[in-house]
Amino acid sequence: MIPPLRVYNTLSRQKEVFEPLAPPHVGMYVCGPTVYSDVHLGNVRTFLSFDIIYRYLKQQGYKVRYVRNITDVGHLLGETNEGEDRISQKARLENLEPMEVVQRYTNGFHEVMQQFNILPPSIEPAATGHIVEQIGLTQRLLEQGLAYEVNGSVYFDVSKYNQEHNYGKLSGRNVEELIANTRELEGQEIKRNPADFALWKKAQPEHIMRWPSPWGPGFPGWHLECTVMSTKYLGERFDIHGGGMDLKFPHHECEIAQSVGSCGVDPAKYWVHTNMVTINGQKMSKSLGNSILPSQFITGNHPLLDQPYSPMVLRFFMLQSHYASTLDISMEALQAAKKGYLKLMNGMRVLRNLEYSEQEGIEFNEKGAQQVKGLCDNCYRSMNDDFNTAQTIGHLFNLVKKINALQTGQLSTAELGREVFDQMKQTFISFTEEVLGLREELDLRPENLLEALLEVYRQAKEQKDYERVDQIRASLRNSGIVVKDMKQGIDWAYEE
RNA sequence: GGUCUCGUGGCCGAGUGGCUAGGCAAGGCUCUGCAAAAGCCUCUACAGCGGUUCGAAUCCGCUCGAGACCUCCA
Repeated sequence: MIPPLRVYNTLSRQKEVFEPLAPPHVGMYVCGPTVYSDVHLGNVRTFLSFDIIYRYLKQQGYKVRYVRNITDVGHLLGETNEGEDRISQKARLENLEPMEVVQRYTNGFHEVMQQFNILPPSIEPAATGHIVEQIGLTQRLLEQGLAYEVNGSVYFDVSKYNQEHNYGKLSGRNVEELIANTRELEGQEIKRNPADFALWKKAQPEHIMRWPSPWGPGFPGWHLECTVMSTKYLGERFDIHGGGMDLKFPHHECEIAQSVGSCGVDPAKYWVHTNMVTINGQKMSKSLGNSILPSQFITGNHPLLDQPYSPMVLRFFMLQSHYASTLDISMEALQAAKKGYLKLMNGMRVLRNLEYSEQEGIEFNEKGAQQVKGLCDNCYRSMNDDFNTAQTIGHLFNLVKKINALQTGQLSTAELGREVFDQMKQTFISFTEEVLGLREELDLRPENLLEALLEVYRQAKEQKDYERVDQIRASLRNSGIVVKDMKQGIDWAYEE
């Protein structure tokens, strides 16, 4: 009835039926952030997209091991050989120990993930925790003759690799073209070929982050960590490897080359790439300086924002488009998303309180029941079609209409029948909360509610409605709160 | 310059060779002490030009436009 889950695989450039290598287990590796600065909304979208995949696979009964790394070394800045490591640079600029930089932004990243209700991965390994393995992999590639050492640095020999394998198959380019189109850059002479990439870099004397190695003190190249950590925790071959589109080349291409080169195995069966968040039609990126931070959305404190937007509104907003499409931010779209999100949450609240009941004179309506059942099935259908959250949300809204009609009595549960009613309730809640990860974020400050209640108390007192006064006191006492009715005014305190 | 993606109604955004996406906005109706909520209905589409087809927004070609990657970026 419902077609099987299909996933768009960048390798084949088409949707493929999802068949794990060793069901019910699924191994998924996602390239995490480089923790040298705050994550912006574009970063969040990627991790949100994989959060959805993770959640849906789990809902489908798979046992998922989800590995998402933290890049805390090796990510070079600039184009030249002498380019500085991002973490190092930040540490120097802020006068911090590199690991302080790493810790600060890792904490910040985790906080944002939590705000957006993005589940933590099963394993979150850091590059600096796997230096030994990275040196090991570099050695193996040297032994295979696929790498060469120059002056304390080790490079991957792309053209050598390409003699037997296909460097560029993921991102769809060929090595000759790559070489022909590479600009001449300062400091690249020591590489045999401009397309070669660093496995291990010699640390300059002033470089703070350094580890001993067979080639002298240095630090690992960026691409190495993902190969090492995915292999270590998921095996040489695993199911899904993901990341942002902008990592396709060179990062993921290099990963494939490292894996195939060292152990002869293509690391991932399915490559999944998420698209970019744009603002005014242009990619949001740290280097372009047009990024908006989650904290700025939440406070509304940014020149481009007209008002604050909460994490759940943003989560909903992002889920209203497909992960492989670019998503443009505009105030109109955000406001529409805000209302839509609230509509969905209202539906959820109504549904939670709905119970099935037979009613005199109301008959089962086969057609209506089938329609609701169809909407439920459609949720699975849409998610099975390459995790199409946008379409799923559309179906949920159709269900909201039914839910609201049930609440106002325009529709009766008896018309749906118990089976369909239960299915609707189960499906709606499961998809909204578990799969889409949307939750209410009602900010009912206890203080505000108490104030309102004490105001009623005040008025009751004035009107000498002592029955009501006692009632309010009693109900507050149930919550561990006593009313302090003093000459100076009315206040409350925790009951001691 | 090379490679690739995209161009859907007032806005956002799915989608498929023929069957209502959905949200927001606008208009109308029902319900309602008032108001709100809710339900129902309506409106404006598939960049342009050709081609394939019984039929294309969906496939192919060209044109125009936008973007991404090719160098760090999720």
